[in-house]
Amino acid sequence: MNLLPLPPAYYTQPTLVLARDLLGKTLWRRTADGVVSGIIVETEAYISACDPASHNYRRPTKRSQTMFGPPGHAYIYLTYGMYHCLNVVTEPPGQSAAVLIRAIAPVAGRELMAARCPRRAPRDLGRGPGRLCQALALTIADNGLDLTGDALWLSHSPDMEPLDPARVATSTRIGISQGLDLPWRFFIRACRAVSGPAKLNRGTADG
DNA sequence: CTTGAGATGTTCT
DNA sequence: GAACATCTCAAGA
Repeated sequence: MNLLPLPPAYYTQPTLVLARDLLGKTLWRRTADGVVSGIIVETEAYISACDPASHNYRRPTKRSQTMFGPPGHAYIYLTYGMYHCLNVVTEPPGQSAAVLIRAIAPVAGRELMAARCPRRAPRDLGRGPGRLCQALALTIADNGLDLTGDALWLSHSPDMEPLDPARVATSTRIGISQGLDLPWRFFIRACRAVSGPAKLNRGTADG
């Protein structure tokens, strides 16, 4: 099995290319409690230079400095005062862009994830950016983690059949009030682990 | 399946 | 003060 972290060069791909390519990859998380993993089924791209919904669009903020850093690191922030969101930083240092990981289909360590989310249905453990971070025990304390390290990393998914490009769909993004026209959400069609309203999840068939 | 209200703390106007 | 890359719960179709 090839469970080693994807190399730094992987994260130098353009943000929109990476947002799509991350679908079907496996996300791993190691803490003192053990290792958990899941297959990425839903992402969103945020590119500050041209995207009014992106952090750092108006001006750089302290919260989102990590987005200016090197690609292949985690940008994690607190949202709505209660939940966390995990992003993969993209683009060369000095540029601000990232891919929000919105949902995973849990694979390894499902018991540990369930223990972290007491009243949650097993089906919903990785469904949504806030729930995903809770299942993976990610907080702002983990902001900036190197995704080629051994606490949080990505790998190929050798036990999964190659993702059929026809199963990749796009839509507008969720939970924003600006940049509503940009089709920068990517997800796997007909996947129960994908978040968002069913209506949006029909998506656009563009491979 | 859907809708709507409330929780909660940092960032922005 | 208002907005915010969210979620839970309750109630209705």
